[in-house]
Amino acid sequence: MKLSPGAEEVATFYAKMLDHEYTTKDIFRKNFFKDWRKEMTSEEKSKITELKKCDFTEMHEYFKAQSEARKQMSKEEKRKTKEENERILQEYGFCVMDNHRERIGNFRIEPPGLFRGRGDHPKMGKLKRRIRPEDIIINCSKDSAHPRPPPGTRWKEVRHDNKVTWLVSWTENIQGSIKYIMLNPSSRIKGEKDWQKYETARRLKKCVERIRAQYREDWRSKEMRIRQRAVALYFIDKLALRAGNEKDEGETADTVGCCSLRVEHIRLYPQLERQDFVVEFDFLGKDSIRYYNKIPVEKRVFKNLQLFLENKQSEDDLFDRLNTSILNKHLQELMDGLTAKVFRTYNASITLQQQLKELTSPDENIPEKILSYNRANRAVALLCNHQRAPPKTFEKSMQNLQIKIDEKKKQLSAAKKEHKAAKADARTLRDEKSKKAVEMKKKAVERISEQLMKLEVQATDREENKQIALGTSKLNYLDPRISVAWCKKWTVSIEKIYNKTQREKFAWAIDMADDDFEF
DNA sequence: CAATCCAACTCTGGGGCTAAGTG
DNA sequence: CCACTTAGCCCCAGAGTTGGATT
Repeated sequence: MKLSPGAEEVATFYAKMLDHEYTTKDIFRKNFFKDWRKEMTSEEKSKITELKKCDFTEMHEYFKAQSEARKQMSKEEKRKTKEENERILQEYGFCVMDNHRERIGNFRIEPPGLFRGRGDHPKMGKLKRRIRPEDIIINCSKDSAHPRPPPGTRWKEVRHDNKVTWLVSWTENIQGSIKYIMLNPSSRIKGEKDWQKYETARRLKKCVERIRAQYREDWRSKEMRIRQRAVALYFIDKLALRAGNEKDEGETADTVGCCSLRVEHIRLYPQLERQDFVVEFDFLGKDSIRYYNKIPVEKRVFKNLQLFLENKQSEDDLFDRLNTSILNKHLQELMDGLTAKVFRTYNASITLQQQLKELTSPDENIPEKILSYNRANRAVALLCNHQRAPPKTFEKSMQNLQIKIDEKKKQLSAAKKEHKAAKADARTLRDEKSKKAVEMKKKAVERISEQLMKLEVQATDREENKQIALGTSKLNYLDPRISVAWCKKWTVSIEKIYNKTQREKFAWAIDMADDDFEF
């Protein structure tokens, strides 16, 4: 069926996703179909009444062929597109802020498509509208030459607000929230903010014992709200839970953080696996990532939790007298700038520092040192519950690595044999030439066993990383100065720990930290 | 025959993207 | 409501590998 341009475009959004699990979900299909119909002409509307009768495979094949063709481009064509992308980056990817040319983070407007909410999102599949010049607010200095709207159109507004950092904003149509174009993490303004964040966490380090003593005291308060606040803070501190703001029901996936935990998210075991007072957590957190943990707690915490649960239904709030703004107000009084998320930053960074101290040993070689670093990083990722879906190719790539290891082992034993033979030769011949041969063979054995060791370390690292994402903590929670200091202390080059982008983001820390930096 | 080169292929790290949090 | 940080997924450039040709 030949579609009108509007309806056709929306259909292609769906056709492109045919391989994706989304298109099997009822909500996704229902939302898509409803929004698709809005784009149809009245003839189309009367003809196309059921999604399950629509066959998108031809469109799907078309796009597959397109991407195949892109892959088959000649070297020359690839070079051309690369050059063109670079030109676009140079023209639109930078701005001048306070006389410095700075890289912009996301300088491309989000294209239209079908909304891909995470988890059980009630709005998945809805049409995400195309953004037009009339939707765009430009924010720049009064005297700056800002980009002009395309001919015949105008911006929604051009304003000059120097109290905010964004350059462009627009309102998206799914949640009605505002989207921004801001600077790259390597920019001065982001770097300073980042530095500040870690300095706040370091100030918490100085008073965290006092705060802990305080909330432990508050577990015995005669006021319910204070007990709830104290138990929640204990969880945030001990388990690095997120604050847990309220969310509008029905508009978003049902996920929770600490303050929004419900009765159904915890179970209490006076005894479990020979431990006393165990709390079992099972809930969906940010991005609908499951948090599952069983931890023994102090008796007082346990008794309090029993009290909070009294006479409640499973869908009732665990902390009914608490929310994030109450908690943060309290924290603000304990320390200037203290909020719930500072605990996550603090606990992540201090854990990295401790783990690095514990795991790094002077007699490790460089690959082993890096394994130790990654293990320290992993401890943090575990604490913060940074998970990932095991890569689709995980099993295969593990197998490949194992094959390499086996081959290397064979190579090694062959090399060892040759070395032995050469030594025997040298004993009988006793000439310079055979002595040299022994040296050569010895070198070969050493080289191969080092290669083997590297492969084995790599396999361990990869296996341990199967379901854990290190990137999030590395980028957002770990004071980079800890890593820089560690590199300097053990003469590991910084490139082994941070790639190019990360080095740009953490330039401030690389400049600043010496080998004796203490978080 | 070893060394070197190079094209073609494979695989993965990193960057882009944008949703979903916090305050 | 607004501005900002935090988050996982996806894709593909480019690094690494292979294998055959050439030196």
